[in-house]
Amino acid sequence: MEPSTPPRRVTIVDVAQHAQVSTTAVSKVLRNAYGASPAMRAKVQQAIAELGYRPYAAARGMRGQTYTIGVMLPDIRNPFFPEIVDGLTEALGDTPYQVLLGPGGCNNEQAEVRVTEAMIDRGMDAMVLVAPISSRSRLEHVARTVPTVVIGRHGHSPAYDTVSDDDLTGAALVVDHLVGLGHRRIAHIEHAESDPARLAEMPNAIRAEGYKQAMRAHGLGDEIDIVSTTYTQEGGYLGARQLLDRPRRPTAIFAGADIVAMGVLEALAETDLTVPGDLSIAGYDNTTLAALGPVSLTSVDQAGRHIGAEAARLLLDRIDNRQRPSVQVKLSPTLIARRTTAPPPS
Amino acid sequence: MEPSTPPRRVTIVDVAQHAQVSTTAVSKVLRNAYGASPAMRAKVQQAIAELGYRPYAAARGMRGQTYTIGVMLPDIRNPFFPEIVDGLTEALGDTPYQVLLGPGGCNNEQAEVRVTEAMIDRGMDAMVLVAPISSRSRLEHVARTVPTVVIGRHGHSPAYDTVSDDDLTGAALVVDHLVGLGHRRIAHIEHAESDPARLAEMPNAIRAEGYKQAMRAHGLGDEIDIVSTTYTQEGGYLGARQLLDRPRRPTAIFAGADIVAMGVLEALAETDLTVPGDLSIAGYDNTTLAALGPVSLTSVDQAGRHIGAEAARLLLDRIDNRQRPSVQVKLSPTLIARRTTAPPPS
DNA sequence: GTGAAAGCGCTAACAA
DNA sequence: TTGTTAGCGCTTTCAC
Repeated sequence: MEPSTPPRRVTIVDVAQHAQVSTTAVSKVLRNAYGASPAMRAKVQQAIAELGYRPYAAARGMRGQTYTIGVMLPDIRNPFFPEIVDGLTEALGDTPYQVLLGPGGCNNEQAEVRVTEAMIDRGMDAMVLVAPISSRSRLEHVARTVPTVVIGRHGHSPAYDTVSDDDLTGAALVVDHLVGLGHRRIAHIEHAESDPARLAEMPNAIRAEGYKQAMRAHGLGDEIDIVSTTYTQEGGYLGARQLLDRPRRPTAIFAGADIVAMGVLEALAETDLTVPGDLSIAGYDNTTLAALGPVSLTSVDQAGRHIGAEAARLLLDRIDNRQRPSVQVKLSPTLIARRTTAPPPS
Repeated sequence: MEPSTPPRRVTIVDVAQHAQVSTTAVSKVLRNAYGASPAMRAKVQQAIAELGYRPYAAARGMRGQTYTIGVMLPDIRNPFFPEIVDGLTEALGDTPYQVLLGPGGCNNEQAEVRVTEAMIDRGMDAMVLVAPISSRSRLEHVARTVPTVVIGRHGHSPAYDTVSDDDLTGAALVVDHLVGLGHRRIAHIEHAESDPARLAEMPNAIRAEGYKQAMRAHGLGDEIDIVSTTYTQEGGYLGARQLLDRPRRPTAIFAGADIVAMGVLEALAETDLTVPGDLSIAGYDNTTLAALGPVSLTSVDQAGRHIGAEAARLLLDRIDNRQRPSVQVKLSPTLIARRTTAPPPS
């Protein structure tokens, strides 16, 4: 067939010739920059349209911007992330910026470094790091190189902006809900975090802390019961098995993430216990999983779209003003009660 | 803080000076190109390491390659896609190529064009289009510009390579399985496709065709019962409602995608019917959804990792040899039987 | 095997 | 307001 010669790309020079103006003029029109009369603009726009010209981002990147925003997703499988990406792309829809996603290996710090470096090498104008596990100094390194917004991680830095949900409140919402239903023996499955530096910043740790605080607030300090596994389906399964073996079984389990709740449900499917009759289950993130008919999991909604939109706003702002002080946006989660929570067995 | 001056990037000139060689030499080492002695290589490698040099992709792109592979995902929410991406990144792990994902709007042809154009503008060395809905001429346009592999779409073109599963066989696997269990009244929920050009190429259409062929092969041509909705949870819900209203209710439903099966299960949850006691359900794609404990859906596995790995192989090959004839890889799906299928009620 | 020099397509600094 | 010119960091001839 005809893949003979990939026809030479139309360049800014072609447009300039066609419109009988200088390349500078074309460049100015492209960037909506100062110094081009309406008449000139019109001429250039027309030439661009007629020739089907599209600026070559690599060349633009050599001098100015690439108009590309890099989003590092540590785990594309996490059903919470698409919401954030949607919010981002939607908010950037009217701008010339394009979002590209970098797949970081799941829970793999090495992979995270690889992807962020690769994105910096590719001249991203700004970066969004979604729930990164990298050390803070690593994040600051990225942020020093390119405007950066960190999503879903507590702990500030003057180097980057952050957008996160108030996980302390979110955990309290779950406990309040369960206590309101009459539960007292409410257990929690958390993601084990050994690194003390990370401990204070990762959402999982904050959720566990929120759970403890809320339990105490309800006078249930003695009932605090935490199992440490991981934020995976298997972690939920193993955690549930442990909890079910307790002499005094809990009447409700607050899983730190929806995917963990899935594992809990799986473990329960192997027993005679019913949900929510014998045991109430709540998750966190309100992922699409939770909304599935056969699952119908009570969960905490983080308003991912909103998070993404906020990140976009901060990004554009920071691109314009690299030196401004860093901003921390904290959003409020809401509880979505579904069919996995009910009053405890009497 | 110190975001005062993002320190100037180390360039190839710095490396050349440090190693006391020419920039050409450094470039050759970077690309493993011919014309650099082992001694020279060693010197340059050391300088690169000492200075922490990283090549700037935009600059490379101006003359040569950007070492970036663009993957267009029409719907990041589809839990089948991460498998493909994993297969791709894994297969490319030993190469200098980096995978970047472009989020195409769900089922939105306009968005698909936007993302692919954006990726071409950004100098991708090759593109992977996952289950694109764009017209064939559009795909060929992309492929003429940059080496392209199309995944999950039947129909060849000399312009691009394809990797897909044999959906005809996959559908037959489901029917065979259900017939083997004793079912005769097996219904199918398909994704409605109006565009006749697309009809022959989209997997959904092929699955429906495979269902029909398999039914006839079992002498069940008269039992063929297809409901046309969409490959969404809602589509499954509505499709199931229609099927449950039939005077002769089917004893099994073959949903064209896992997400459709979720909708079916949701519809059933509103009735007294049990799964699989009264009704067997099968999906397609063997997504993570299907494997979830509380779901445990019988499904067809497409070996996404394998698909991604094949795509990577074809891509690298095509980058080396732009003119070679196009290749079509077809993989065989397998059936994963779980707890939503059983013999029909007697 | 090695390096000098040209230039990829664009933007920024400057001059007109 | 407009155009001229000098690079950005790399790869690619093409001499040596």
